[in-house]
Amino acid sequence: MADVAQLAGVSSQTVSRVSNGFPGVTEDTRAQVMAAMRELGYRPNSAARALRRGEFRTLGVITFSLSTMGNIRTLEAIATSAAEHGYAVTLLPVAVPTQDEVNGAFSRLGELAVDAVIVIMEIHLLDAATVSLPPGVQVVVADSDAGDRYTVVDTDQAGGARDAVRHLLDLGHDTVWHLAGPEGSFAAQRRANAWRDTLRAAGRVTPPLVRGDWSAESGYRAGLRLADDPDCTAVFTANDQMALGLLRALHERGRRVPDDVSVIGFDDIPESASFLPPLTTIHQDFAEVGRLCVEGVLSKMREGGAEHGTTLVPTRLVRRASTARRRS
Amino acid sequence: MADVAQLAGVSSQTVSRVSNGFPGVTEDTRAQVMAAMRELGYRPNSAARALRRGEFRTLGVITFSLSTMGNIRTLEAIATSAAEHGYAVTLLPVAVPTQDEVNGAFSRLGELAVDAVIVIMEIHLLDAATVSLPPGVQVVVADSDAGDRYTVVDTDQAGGARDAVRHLLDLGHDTVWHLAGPEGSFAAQRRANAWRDTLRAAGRVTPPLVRGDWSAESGYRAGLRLADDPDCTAVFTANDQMALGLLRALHERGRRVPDDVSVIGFDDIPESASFLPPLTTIHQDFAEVGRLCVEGVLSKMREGGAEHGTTLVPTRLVRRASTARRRS
DNA sequence: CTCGGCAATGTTTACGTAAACATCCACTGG
DNA sequence: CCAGTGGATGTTTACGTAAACATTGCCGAG
Repeated sequence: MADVAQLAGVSSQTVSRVSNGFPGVTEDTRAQVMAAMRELGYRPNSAARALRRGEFRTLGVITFSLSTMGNIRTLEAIATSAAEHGYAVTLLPVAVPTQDEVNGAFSRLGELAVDAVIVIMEIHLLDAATVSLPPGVQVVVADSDAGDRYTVVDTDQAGGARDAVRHLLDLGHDTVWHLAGPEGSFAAQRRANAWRDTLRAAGRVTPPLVRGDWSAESGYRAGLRLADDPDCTAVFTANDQMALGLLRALHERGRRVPDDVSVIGFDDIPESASFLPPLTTIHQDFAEVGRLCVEGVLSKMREGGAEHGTTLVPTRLVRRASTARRRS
Repeated sequence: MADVAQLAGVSSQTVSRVSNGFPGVTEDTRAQVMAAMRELGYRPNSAARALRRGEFRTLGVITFSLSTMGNIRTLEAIATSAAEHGYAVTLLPVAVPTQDEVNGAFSRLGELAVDAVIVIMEIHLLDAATVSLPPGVQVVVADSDAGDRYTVVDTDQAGGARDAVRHLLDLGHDTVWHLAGPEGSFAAQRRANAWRDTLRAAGRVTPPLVRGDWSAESGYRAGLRLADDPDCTAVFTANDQMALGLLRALHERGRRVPDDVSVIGFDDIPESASFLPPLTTIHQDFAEVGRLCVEGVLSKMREGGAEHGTTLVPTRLVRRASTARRRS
């Protein structure tokens, strides 16, 4: 910076003003400084900048393995949205979802070059970890369920699940089976709860819940069991991958979709339109979730907001060929 | 830091030594300092650290949309591997893959808190962008083809494509059709080239190349055309998503897989084992690619290496139910 | 003409850390 | 018993920036 100042014949402070776009600099001097910067290939040093300003212009994102489509899309949206606000995004991967690992990630946070944090993960492990959060670091949690402890942005999972179940009931099915996600997942839990509540509200019997682990393979295994039950004419799977496995199992067992069994998924991954048959599913707007996470955390930083709440992003039913009126 | 020093009754330098795990500090003083740090909730300021040390312990990852599975897995592996080396990972999303955007990302890089860069993207746009790279920032490119201009880590795409084609030829098919990725993609290009070369080396006729855009939907459209050609008994698709769409099209047109047509994909995404039928495909070890990217860039930083080269990660044929001996 | 006021620019300083150098002290070998 | 040695710790300084304050010079009102 000093070199630039010298070359431009001004003080370093003026260089700083130019580099930050401050007013109160003549057009002439500004041009001079710009020229000098270009000539010397000057780049502001972000470490010094951060030190001086006390902020990094960086958001940290804590996430487990990026294996689920939802997390990935959310992350992508966060990165894009953060960039629009002039913020960079730093990834803080938590290898193993154990309490220790989460605590570790949270405490490492303190010495990380990060102004605020967005957490994309099931909240279970967060409960005990809250203590070690460095003060002054705002947090927003995506895809979770702890509105009273954290600021949360999430898709309206309950609403989506309700729509899915109602869609099948409207098609004349007596009841709807549910292939749920793993027990540890809050998202799975909320979808399962909404499924149960909706059936109950409609006065239908609730079939036993079948559990998978989000993977297509687990959907396949569950499907093999469901295929043998002639009463099962409609299945709501907690994500599209499991629906894929389910479709394969039903096909292998000679149960036609949607003629014999209707299947509805959750997520609307791009591939689901090409399943056999194309999958009716609940679309989630992850881009919106990511955007809201960033804006939420930035506004919390500005206003130092301490109050928590939950923002829900609506879902949308995407009707394709895997669901049909019951024929029996 | 000064507060900690005072509380522990030592100098700030000693605190620094403890906080960095340097030798030459008595066990007693170390314990004292640690206690003081804990009591005051001291966290080293990474901005000051970076300023003093001249490095950020952070890797930048430039990437287009995280829409392809490969990029995501690579990114994940990079994040994990970087964490193991004590490095954080900052995401630099490039929204639109235009030359301007890429140039912009590269020049923004200079003022970003990043010691080195890993680029995950098609190399086309990199060529003209190289100029604006700040000096001293090492670059490794994943999934690309510019071994002479950059250090590259990639899966052995040519080898994988060759294995795929040979597998189908070994099953007795006269020739193999290819559903390629988009024209702009180097990965697509290399797979297509290897397909052509392998056919030629085996003395087979080369059917016209069919182009998709990686999406399942494009695979479906291509499949509708291929299904009508009775000569087409074996298809090598450049990724698994397009294979999914292809399978649907073939199914709709009454062409059985693998009885009438054998299909082999590329990537081995988790879902491919649950396709109808389960997809034979070429497995890529993205985790290894990510790991090698990180280690490559770190070693270049240490040694200031200027020489470029390409590291290839081998692929593996995963045989499932979508390929079979030709019956005609 | 003179002085207040304001816009443009310069000077000083502090941000938190760690390298380089300085100091202190206990112990060893001659 | 003393110089020498080396380990433990303290002191000084600089990293690059931007806030706070100081200075300059110009303009217009009185």
